[in-house]
Amino acid sequence: MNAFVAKLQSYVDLTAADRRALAAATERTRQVGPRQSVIDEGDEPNAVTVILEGWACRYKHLKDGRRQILSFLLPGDMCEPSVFLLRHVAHSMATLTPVTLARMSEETVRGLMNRSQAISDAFNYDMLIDTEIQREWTVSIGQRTSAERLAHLFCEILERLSIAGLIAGPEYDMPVTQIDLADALGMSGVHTNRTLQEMRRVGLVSLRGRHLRVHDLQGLQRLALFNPRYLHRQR
Amino acid sequence: MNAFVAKLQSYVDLTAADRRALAAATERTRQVGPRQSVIDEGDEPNAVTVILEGWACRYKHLKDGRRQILSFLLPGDMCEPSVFLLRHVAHSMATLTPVTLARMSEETVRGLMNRSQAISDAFNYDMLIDTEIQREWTVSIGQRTSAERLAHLFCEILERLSIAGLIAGPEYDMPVTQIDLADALGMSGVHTNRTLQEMRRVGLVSLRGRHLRVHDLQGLQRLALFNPRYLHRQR
DNA sequence: CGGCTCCTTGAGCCCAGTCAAAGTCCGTGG
DNA sequence: CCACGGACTTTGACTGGGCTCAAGGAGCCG
Repeated sequence: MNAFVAKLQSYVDLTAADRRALAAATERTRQVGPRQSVIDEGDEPNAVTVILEGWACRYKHLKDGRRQILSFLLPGDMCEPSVFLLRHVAHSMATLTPVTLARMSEETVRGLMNRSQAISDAFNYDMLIDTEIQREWTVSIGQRTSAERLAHLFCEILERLSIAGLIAGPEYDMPVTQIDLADALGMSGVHTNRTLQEMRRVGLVSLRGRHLRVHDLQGLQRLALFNPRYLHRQR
Repeated sequence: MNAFVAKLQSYVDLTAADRRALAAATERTRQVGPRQSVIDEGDEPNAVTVILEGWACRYKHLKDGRRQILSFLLPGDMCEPSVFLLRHVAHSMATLTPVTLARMSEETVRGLMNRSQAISDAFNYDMLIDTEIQREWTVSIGQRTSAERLAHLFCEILERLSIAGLIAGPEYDMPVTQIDLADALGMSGVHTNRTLQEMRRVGLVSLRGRHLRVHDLQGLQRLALFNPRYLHRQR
């Protein structure tokens, strides 16, 4: 069972047939190297993309070069399940690591949703959580200080990886540069660097060699004003 | 035909029967005064809320009192059509003006979506656009300067009101305080005030007595780096 | 007319941005 | 095995956009 089916299963009760149908729909995979574009702003969306392995991100570029990363996509994540309703997408997507992805055509997605209410619900649930995450990013960037923002992002990803069953302890590979972090959190690279050093100094987390270790989870969550309820972990 | 049906109709082709079903589902309305809470963080969502008249907003409070407004809800806007899948909501909603709203039960929504693929698509389309707006807010708060942010918000709402057929010219009532604006844009009230004055001074817009007048739409859009495509206006 | 709420203004400060240079790490090819 | 180059991280110095605190004005409603 791939990460995608596993995640959907954590949302709702899927029958064995549902799981088989989902697995079949994401059977044909494609390998993409790191730092490759997957979807470009303006593209016509003809398929729903699913990340099976690796990290990717959504982002937007402003004309003058400023970039905002909108979200990190982890194994099991999908783009909007009804994206094919749009004439064009308004943001881009690129890989961060080598990625294994699958694409489901509109026909496939509609077939899955018509066949099974549970699958339909699971897709909608996933979309809801994706939106919740986006809203929490708005809160972070709008209200949280730089240290709180970094802390919150680390907490979010820890929780998401944990929900997906991809990690056990309080550490994970975080395959992004400090500039990526900066562009995700709406701060400068230099300031991101200094804030990370400060968090390291006070013993909250250390991020070295693209690996994040959380030394004081409670302290990190307290600093971040992190409340995991918005991620709607089940059971 | 209420604002809600009108908006959905602008997304997809609805049959007369679809329109009647949607109108019937939003027939029973409720009046809510200005500055009233509609949904509180943690509530169990038992219905889909639709704004028929007036303005409302989504927001989140942090424990220490900081507030981030996540979006403004205009006539015709609805909350997430599949919100009833969640055990609890992670944000609050409150009115800004007197509001007429309708509530559709889970049963009603599922009935509508099962009955008509067009309605189902329209709901999903609306949710997609809601997410697009949220993403653009992330970009604004993360990357745009204070003047650009204000300009972008004014452009967004102008375009949304225009899409909904609620205005003709480049002006509209904007029933929010400067503090509300500040909390929406992640800036302080004082700085919002000064930035508004500067925009007035250079002749872009004037916001007085809760009424916004755009004096130089092109200039405003240029300043905002505004590209309306993310709102997916049809035809 | 009194008392809200909201808007406006001034002064001072600091968080975070920019610019620029140096240091570190790592993969590649000689 | 080492030298080189490129990408990324770290540091220092300086600047400035935007925040806070605080007080005064304006508008509105009972």
